[in-house]
Amino acid sequence: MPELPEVETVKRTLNELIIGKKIERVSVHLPRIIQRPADPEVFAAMLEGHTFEGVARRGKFLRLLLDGLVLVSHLRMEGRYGVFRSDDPVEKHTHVIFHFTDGTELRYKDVRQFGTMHLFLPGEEWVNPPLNKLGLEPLDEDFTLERFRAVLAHRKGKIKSLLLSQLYVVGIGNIYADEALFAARIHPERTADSLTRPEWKRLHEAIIHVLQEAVKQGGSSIKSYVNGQGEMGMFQQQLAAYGREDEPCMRCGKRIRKITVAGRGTHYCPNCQRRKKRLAR
DNA sequence: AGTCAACCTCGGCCGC
DNA sequence: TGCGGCCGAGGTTGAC
Repeated sequence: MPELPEVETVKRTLNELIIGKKIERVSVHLPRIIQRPADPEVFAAMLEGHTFEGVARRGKFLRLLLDGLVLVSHLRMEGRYGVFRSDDPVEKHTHVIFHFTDGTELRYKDVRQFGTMHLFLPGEEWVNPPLNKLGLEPLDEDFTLERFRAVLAHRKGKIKSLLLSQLYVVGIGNIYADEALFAARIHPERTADSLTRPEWKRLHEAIIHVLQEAVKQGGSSIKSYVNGQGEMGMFQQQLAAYGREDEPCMRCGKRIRKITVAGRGTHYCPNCQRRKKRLAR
């Protein structure tokens, strides 16, 4: 589910909701979610008595900052956080609950059980999985065209696959990969090493623009995305390619096609995003 | 280095 | 109309 804009939205919302809250107890109902430390009971015990001081983001990962601890959390497809009163009924698929001393609690819910949590001492998180091999942050100042080209331009893989990998640029998932490639008018199966300089420039600009706009709208809600306060993002109304199979291209009117690339549903306009440059004649 | 299955559950859709 | 079954879903990892 969540890509960079959705995680950024969750980050901002949680920052409003949990700063200053002190953990009295943690209950883990699905041990699989807890990846580090190995024992979920140790995880719970370590967090007891600690206070949330902020929420940050690296790619699609949340970094929940506490006094003396960092909780790295990935929502994968359908993970969600919400703050509730402790007497609110617990919704199905709630796997981890952080009980606060003020009678409220932070709950992690995840229907598909794919999400993960890693607990670290501050600083440790950067030299260990899952944060130790991540690529450029596309909304940071240092995401320049030159750096973008430097990490990707020599690669032989399909551009869409490479955008989905978090090794080069982080935060782009299936929705925004399709949107950025559509905006840049690049076919998703083009190999990175075949892109021209103007195409790299268009793609670089498209990634930044698409992600920034989505952040402004609070993210997209294709299916189950809800931010920490239970609000739906609005960006899905502006998607130009993703989920628009058989609908007319907003640029040229031709039918948007859906194919499979890198094992993911991929939407593109066969007219605007050509596999090869049209031969001039 | 690149591709693909696997991890889960649920909702939508097809066919009877 | 109702129901069983199959397919696919926004991400990442580990195995070929």
